Amino acid sequence: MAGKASGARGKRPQRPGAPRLSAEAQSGEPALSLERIVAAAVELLDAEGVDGLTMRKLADRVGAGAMSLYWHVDNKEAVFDLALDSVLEYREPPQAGESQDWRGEVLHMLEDWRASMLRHPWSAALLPRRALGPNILLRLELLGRTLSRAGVADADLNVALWSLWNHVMGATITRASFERSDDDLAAAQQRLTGLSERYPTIERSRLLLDNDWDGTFRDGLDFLLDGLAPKR
Amino acid sequence: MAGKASGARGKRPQRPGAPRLSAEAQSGEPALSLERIVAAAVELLDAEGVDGLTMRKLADRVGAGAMSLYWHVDNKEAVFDLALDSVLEYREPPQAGESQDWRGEVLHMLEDWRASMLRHPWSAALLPRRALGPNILLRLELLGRTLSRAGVADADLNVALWSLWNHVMGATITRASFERSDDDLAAAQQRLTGLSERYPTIERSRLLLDNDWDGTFRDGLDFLLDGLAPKR
DNA sequence: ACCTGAACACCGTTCAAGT
DNA sequence: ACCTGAACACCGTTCAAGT
Repeated sequence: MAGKASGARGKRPQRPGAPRLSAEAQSGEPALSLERIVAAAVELLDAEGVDGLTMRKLADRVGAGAMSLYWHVDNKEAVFDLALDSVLEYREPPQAGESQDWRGEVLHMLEDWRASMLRHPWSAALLPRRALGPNILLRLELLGRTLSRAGVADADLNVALWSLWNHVMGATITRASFERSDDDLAAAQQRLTGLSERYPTIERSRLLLDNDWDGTFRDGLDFLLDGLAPKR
Repeated sequence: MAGKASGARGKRPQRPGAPRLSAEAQSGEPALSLERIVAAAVELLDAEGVDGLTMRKLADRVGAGAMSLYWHVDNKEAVFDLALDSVLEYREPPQAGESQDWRGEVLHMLEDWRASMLRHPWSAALLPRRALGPNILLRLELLGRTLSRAGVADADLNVALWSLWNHVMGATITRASFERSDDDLAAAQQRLTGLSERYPTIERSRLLLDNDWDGTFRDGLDFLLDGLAPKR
């Protein structure tokens, strides 16, 4: 029911000897391509959410016949995989790895990560169902390198990476689920407020009612980094 | 597209004056009820996963005509909400709140939480799309009380609760997505291993390859609690 | 090599109707 | 009050066929 890494270009065969003039070279319109499909899928997901992505609507948006997608893509699952990973692409800043402010670097990486996902709220809902794509793995790799340079022992790297990843995931998912629409947010707050007699501590903590998500995310991260920092 | 708190008993009207003999009182078979529907939904989700839950299959399993569910339940979203919250029920241990081992209490609560979700792997995939049900809120409330008794200031309670919640969510989701089936797990590990040249740090950390999920979860929690513990 | 429409086996949900 | 089947407007995907 899940798992395959790429899932893309299922039957894409080896290129022919000479790539001779394609439709793309003749008209301005680029031919149907995996890239265009993925880009359109992201647009569609941004506009209509996870349930709004339909193979037929996607084909429509890309100006192709309903079933043309299946030559480029195995199935709908693959579309989700590709859209998710494409949204998590990471461009490493040029001076990375040179400063000795490892904590600042980690903070930057994780905030960029979180921002990428919040820009596409459907990504949080999708992630738990999909495999780790190459862009996610790259982010983890770079994060691990920074921690390693900061002096985290190899034996602690697993826990460290995993805890930070969990923090980003959890924070993004929680926020995304409170942000689907203003109506929902208002309703949720209303609900939480109304429940104060039954949940006095939650009420007192103003859990999720203060809207300073960024601050809370960063504060939690600070706690984690305090614990993770190599003891000297 | 989401958000309503209960979503249940949409049109359940006020009870009639006298509950007179129902089918349930006459035969041994209990009549169709919200409870039976939710229980069957959990069974179905356990057996076939999120995509396996179909209103028709659910009705079948409960021995009812295909469309009878809609009298008890608003729609399929409500079924998901109810199934998710029912799986997260928490029975507080009797001596709770009396020991002064707050750290042990927090650990117990969070491990129980995580275990409940891992027992029903679909719950992790579902959670980011659903609202906070009463059982989740209760768990957060009890967690908050314990932290409060331990000396965490009200001003820090929000970050503390949220960070711990994020840790449980993230850890559960990551693990569930690696556990869907043994095939997938093997495939994922195969993939990670094969990628060692491109991701040397990940390889070195043996990220997600060591199968000591419980230990890693607990270690990460320890880091967090170290940071969260009231400074004295 | 690439794209297509018709067709199949499903969905969730509405509605008028039964008891 | 509670349950039902027929019907509607969709789905994802296969397949034989086009160029």
